[in-house]
Amino acid sequence: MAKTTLKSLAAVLNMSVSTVSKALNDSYEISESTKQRVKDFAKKLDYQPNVLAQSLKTGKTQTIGVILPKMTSPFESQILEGMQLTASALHYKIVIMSSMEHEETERIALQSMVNKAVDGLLFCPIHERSNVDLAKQIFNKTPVVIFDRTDYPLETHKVGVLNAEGTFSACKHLFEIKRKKIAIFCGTNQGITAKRLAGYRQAHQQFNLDVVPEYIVFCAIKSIEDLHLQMEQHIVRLLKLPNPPEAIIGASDTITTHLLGVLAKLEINVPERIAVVGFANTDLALSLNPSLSTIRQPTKDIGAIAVRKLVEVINKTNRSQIEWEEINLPTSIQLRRSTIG
Amino acid sequence: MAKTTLKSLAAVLNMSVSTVSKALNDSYEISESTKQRVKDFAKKLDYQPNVLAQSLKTGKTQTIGVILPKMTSPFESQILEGMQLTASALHYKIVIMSSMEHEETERIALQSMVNKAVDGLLFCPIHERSNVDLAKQIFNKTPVVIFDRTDYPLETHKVGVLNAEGTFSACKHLFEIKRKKIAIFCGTNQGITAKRLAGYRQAHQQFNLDVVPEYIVFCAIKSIEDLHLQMEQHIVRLLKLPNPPEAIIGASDTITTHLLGVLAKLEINVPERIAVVGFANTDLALSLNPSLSTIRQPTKDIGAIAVRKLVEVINKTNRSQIEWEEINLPTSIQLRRSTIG
DNA sequence: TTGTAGGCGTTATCAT
DNA sequence: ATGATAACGCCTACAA
Repeated sequence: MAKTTLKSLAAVLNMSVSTVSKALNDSYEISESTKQRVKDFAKKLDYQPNVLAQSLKTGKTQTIGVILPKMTSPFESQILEGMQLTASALHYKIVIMSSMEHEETERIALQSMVNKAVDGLLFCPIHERSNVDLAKQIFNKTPVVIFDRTDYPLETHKVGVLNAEGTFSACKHLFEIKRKKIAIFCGTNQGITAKRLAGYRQAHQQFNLDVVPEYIVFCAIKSIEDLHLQMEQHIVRLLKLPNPPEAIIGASDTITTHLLGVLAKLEINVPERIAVVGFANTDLALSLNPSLSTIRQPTKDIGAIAVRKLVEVINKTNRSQIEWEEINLPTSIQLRRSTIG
Repeated sequence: MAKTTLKSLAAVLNMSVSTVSKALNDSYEISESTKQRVKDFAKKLDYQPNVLAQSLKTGKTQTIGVILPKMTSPFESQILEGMQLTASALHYKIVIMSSMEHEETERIALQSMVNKAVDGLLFCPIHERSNVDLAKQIFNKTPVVIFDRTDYPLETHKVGVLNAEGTFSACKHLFEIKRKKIAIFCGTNQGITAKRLAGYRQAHQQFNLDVVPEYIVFCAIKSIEDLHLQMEQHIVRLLKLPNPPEAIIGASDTITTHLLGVLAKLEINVPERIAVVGFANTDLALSLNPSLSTIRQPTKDIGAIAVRKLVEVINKTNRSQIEWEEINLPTSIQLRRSTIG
């Protein structure tokens, strides 16, 4: 089953390679009759153009690469969905590589994206200092747009959300329902965490409330089991304080959703004893125990806008004087039983 | 910032292209000193081989393509993780394309995978008749392994799970805790659903219990909202039966997890009134309402084995006489409060 | 040890 | 309207 190429097609048809190529590409300089003949044969012999050769020649791959740290939560899946939808509308394909929160894996992924395998790159770095030099090198040759973790030292378009605003609204809501003592459970993702913490502080300031240092908790997410353990210990510790918190904000998707499991295990009533709200894009919020109040990120939009901005750059002939934008989309808050009983 | 190529490197170094190429590839026919000089310059000028050209020449891309219907649930993410881990151990990269449960998108994805853009393909079709002809064409030129939805008319390696066994154990467990009246909520994915239903029937037969036709429910999953609605109606209907069921088995991840939300909304006590168990690979089982008994699929293994079998085929020079295997891995059942109170 | 030349499968320019 | 030819960037016999 030798593969059909332009050459073999040309041989069978007794025509030159260039004629066949033009015919298949509907060139105006080819007669309808030959076009038809060529296309018929192409179909019959199952001709598939070799994209590698095509891209090598044209310098375009019509492919966008996506590198992101993980795709284990709905947050990432939803972003990817948004990207794919928009990309295919713009006639681009999407190829995805996960860095698995692992710097070396990320390096390999970035490497493989350079090399003109893609026309542009959508990149969510594992943290703000990972593979910066490599990213800059790539950026010299290939358009890059950073998404989600926008705290990354690369001067280009960035698409994320208003993180501080998210925690701010959560605090505001909790204050309004008379929960003034709010703990916050953070992951270690520095830039984003910092902003979400900032929103937490701002809210306290605005409502003239002191921030209790003990209420700010950091968890390293190595494994789910380990995370459960850490959170359990923190919760136990917090509840022993003279002034135990009446609410917990989860500063990341993973933390927020698993928080409920830990509280359930400790038999702590939510929201009676501890109200819970946090960043979470799961559509399982209704099935959770109890139904979970969430700060939602506009994931589809993040994906869509990231693609659009990237394609914009790809199509720009004069990349040198683009004004790089940082686009931060608003979050929304959905109240359910975990805060309002 | 003109890109460095072998040619430009050679020019700078006053050497021939082939010498530079060989030096960079550590050919034995090049002296250490020139190798060093070449590599130094390559690094200095930030030389990145053009993978397109490389692959075009060698016919190998060291890349495996993955096409799957969606990646919105942990089930898929976990499979992808398993694939990536194994692939990178075998020096392959993974590129992922989602068909989004959409036949046309799947076609495009398949098309783009043909064309020698990948050395092999891991394919989970959206259903058992989607793009079969195209898949066969591809299969003629590129190794393909089917995973998860193994009910697909392509003679090749297939990796999935023992679906019937999963529902069988679930029924058995429910029977043992004296829940003999079991409804089953199925998605529309035909092959897998059929097998899971078969397991349900087998269990009934083995325990000398009749299958009640009304207990077998099909839901089309168009959107989460719609699914909730459908399930709600079915549950209401079932509970009005003279012999209402005492348990529900969810025959797919989505159905199982969302089932809890619907039951919660209807204020039906789980497990007191209705016990729930079903296929689900979420690690949120503990945070659910109540904690969810699950039939777990060995997702990492599915991914790992699929990659291994595929690479096996890729490396086979004589593909014509491979004995195709269907590998079905056992599921495991994890009991939590949704069945045992 | 190094260089020359051909080709991978396309597309594009320029003749015919 | 069709064909010859070069080029994309790389690898690899084969020559020197």
